[in-house]
Amino acid sequence: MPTMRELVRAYQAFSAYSEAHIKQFALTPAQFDVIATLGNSHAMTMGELGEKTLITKGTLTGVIDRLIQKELVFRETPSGNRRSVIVQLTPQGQQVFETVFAAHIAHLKEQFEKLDPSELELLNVLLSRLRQAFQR
Amino acid sequence: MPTMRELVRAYQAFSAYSEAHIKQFALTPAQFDVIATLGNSHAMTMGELGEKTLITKGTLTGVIDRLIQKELVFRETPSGNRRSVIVQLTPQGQQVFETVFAAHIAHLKEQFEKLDPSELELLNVLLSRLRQAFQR
DNA sequence: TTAGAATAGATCTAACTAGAATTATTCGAT
DNA sequence: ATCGAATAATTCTAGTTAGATCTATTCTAA
Repeated sequence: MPTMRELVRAYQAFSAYSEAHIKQFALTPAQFDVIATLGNSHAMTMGELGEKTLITKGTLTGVIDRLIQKELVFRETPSGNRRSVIVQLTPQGQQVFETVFAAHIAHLKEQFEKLDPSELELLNVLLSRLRQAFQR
Repeated sequence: MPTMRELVRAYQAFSAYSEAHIKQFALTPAQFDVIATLGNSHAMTMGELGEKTLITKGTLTGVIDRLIQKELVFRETPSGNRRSVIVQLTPQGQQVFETVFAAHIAHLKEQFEKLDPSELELLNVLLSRLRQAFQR
């Protein structure tokens, strides 16, 4: 299965490249995901945030704890439902989002653009088909 | 970057599918990697095993510890060089390899074969090009 | 209206991860 | 021959991961 091997390698190369860049901003991939998700949409509950970032609830609690230590987000209990918790970016967190997010996308784009648009389009279609095969 | 998104999703779907299967044999992905590597080649040092499985030395020590608890591998200090450690499959480990490895490849192949050979070949080439972009 | 079910998050456990520091051994150059 | 560098593995630290269990709160049906 040479294609299987190549899928794994391509993903590993991509994520190594991505993580090395994120690390320069003193963020872990999980922490970056949270900042990017909150920055690109809005404050949300732990459950919502977990769904969007694919981080499970148990893990997310720890990730948020560490982001609070860094003063990039804060927790707030909504008055209507005391079970849930809203996570929000602090002004500092918002600023980190603005600095880091665009820079990171640009950094990734730089490499993707080494392939030409028709190749990327084709790759996109084939990957989507492969994903569908594995999602049943 | 829809292709980036699709790369991540395809890989996630693949590895979720793969991990669910491995788990049925009471092995973690890292443990399976070690068993598969030793079974497909030969007994080797921690360093060699780390290179082949892409598991860093520090992590590998713990993975091997747990495989020893399960009596699937054992450590041996070669007389020539007391710094290094040779890791080998036990007869039990060899048997697990023989049972699990072929079954797992077949399980993965089942899904890959939903795409036709020309698509897989094309996907292989495109992924390889993408990987090369990220490896510089 | 109140007991039990459902929900939301936190906590706990076992495992993996990278990377840095440490220990033991071997090699190499003087 | 020996001292310092290089090598091999382990240990340590901080973080992530999934999944199970626990706690608090809210909802719902009798």
